[in-house]
Amino acid sequence: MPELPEVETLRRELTKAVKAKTVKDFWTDWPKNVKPSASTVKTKIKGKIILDIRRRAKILIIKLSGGNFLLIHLKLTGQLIYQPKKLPATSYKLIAGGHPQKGGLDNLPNKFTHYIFSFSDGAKLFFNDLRKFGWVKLVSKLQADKLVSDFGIEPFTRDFTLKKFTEILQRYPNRKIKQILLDQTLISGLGNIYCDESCFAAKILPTRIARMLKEQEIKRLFLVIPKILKLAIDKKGTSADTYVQLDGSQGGMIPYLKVYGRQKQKCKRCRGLIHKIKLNGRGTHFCNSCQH
DNA sequence: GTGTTTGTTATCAA
DNA sequence: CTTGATAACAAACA
Repeated sequence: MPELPEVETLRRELTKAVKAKTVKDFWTDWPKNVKPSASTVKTKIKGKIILDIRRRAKILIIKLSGGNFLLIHLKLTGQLIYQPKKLPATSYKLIAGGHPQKGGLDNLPNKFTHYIFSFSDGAKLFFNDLRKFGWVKLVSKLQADKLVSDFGIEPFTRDFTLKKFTEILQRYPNRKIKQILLDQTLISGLGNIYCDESCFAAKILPTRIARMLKEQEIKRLFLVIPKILKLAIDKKGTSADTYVQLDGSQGGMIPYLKVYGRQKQKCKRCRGLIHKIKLNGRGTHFCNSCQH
């Protein structure tokens, strides 16, 4: 699922692909998740130039000429796939049955394509979403600024300090550590994969209560979070589910995952067994031999 | 037909 | 105010 590294990978690729391009049109067959409305978005982004693309937490913020911002959230199963130039008309037939994981440029749009942005040079950006939880929003600068301030600390900014990280844990002393890491209003960008991976790297069980963590453990966790996210960005993200890069290819992070999706396998660090449990309704992976 | 998968928000309970 | 539990959203897969 798209978390910080996946969204950041897409942001970088998207910047290279569409910055300075002019939006020609917008299409959707799922207007429910387009705000304020599909027709408003269509009308208001036509002819606008992509000035910049930023990211806040797991949201892409596309700055358009004219002062508005286009926000995209991929939620669980969203894909953004970019097609540089026009293919023969026959390639645009709606093709049913293609598994979204297969991605690819040659069979788009497919049955999971719910939004298409087209550009004046003929390029297209496909937003596919198997579960249809993802959304598109057009907002003013004021609304975009509010969104930015509503989220917690970004792990790659100066704001992410050991002091602030410690304060967060102290503010919610009775929460399990994973629950704090997952809370986007406290720390932004971590989802299920990188929470579990961060806890493993810090040798801390995700079930630990925040107030019980020792100073050294908090520090280990603090240091390991940006490290893991950086590695995941270097590898262009984790394609565990439907996530693919902007060109439709898979991310390369899976071989570097230590616990996520490795239940019943041997721990890469201590040869213990990786367990999977439910924690606050989430699948949670850990090694109970070397995480404490 | 059932359980599983998960980001986010809403709602209700203690 | 904190926390936990549950549902909702939607759809595929085993």
